[in-house]
Amino acid sequence: MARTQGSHSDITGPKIRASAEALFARHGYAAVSMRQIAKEVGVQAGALYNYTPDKQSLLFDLMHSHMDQLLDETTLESVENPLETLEKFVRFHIAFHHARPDAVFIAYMELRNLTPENFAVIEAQRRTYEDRLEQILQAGQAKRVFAVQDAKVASYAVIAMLTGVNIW
Amino acid sequence: MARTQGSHSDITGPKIRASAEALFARHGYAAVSMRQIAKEVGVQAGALYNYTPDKQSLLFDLMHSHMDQLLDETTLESVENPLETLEKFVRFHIAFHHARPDAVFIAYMELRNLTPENFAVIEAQRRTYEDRLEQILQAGQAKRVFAVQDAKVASYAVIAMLTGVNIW
DNA sequence: CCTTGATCTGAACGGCTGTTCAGATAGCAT
DNA sequence: ATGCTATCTGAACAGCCGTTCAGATCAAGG
Repeated sequence: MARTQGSHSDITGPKIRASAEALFARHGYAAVSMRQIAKEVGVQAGALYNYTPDKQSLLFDLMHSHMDQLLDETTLESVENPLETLEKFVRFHIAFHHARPDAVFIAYMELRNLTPENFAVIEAQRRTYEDRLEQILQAGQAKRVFAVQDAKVASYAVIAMLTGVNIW
Repeated sequence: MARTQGSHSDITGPKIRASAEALFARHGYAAVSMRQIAKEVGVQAGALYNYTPDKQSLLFDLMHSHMDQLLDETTLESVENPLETLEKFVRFHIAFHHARPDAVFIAYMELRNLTPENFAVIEAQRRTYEDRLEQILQAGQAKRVFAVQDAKVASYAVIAMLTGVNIW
């Protein structure tokens, strides 16, 4: 029953990503089988390997493209008004994360299931993002707008709160 | 080679719990096999079933006893001095969680791997704990010691920060 | 010293795992 | 109308999974 209507790779590809994302988020990477993903897509397990070399790459691609998107939309111009920039950052963070709960969940729950090489890539992206927040806090500290002792610690606290928001 | 020295149940039992806790924390419940646990204990897989009816019970027992201990040590007398009580609570929380990182990690990462019945038990314990924090904040709100609008939201924020502390 | 019972081994069970691949299918280009 | 090729099926692979259990082992009690 191959090729029942139109070109399939444009449909099946995204379907696989969507199903994998939903299942990984709900049950965890290790607990989800390729056959479960295939079933939700409406395809046999072997067909998945036309779109991903293996299960690990499927996880990595999801996390990698998520982080890419996050970093793309956090273009940081110079911090002239720290308070305003911080508010913009916080609002963006909440909106962005609120819009894709599954991807967010995976991005910080499945780090341990990445191979060391893949982990290093994602971890670097995560650090880049957190550094942007720290830069804002440092700027506010320098301009004496924020009463912050240690910008790094404060950025951790803000990140923790922001992360917590999405758990509610 | 059974019973090579002394009574074993006193030794093997805790060993299994310790190994399972370490492995679950590091690799996740679903990714750890009974054979891996047995190997770390120094025993064959079948022997584990002298101590736990199944893998799920092993996870549940770890989480349940952890929460029991947490609640035991959070005996809440009346809140006469909210600020002092809050500081005590925060200090206790950090110390308690800092002392058992693996158990903490499991307690909030492996909730989805519990059966519905087991989940309900743990979830109730978690709510009990968070309610104690909310009570402190409400008391401080009533006595006008804390400038808090919504005690429930504030308790979430505090919990999120406290949880975040342990990730650093 | 002999029996009892707790403890563990080692093999086996059916079932599920990720992955591969030859062959069937069907839309598209000629 | 015919061939090409992207796409998918269905079966198979070796290996691991959680769990069970008969039989071996050995400390302790009588």
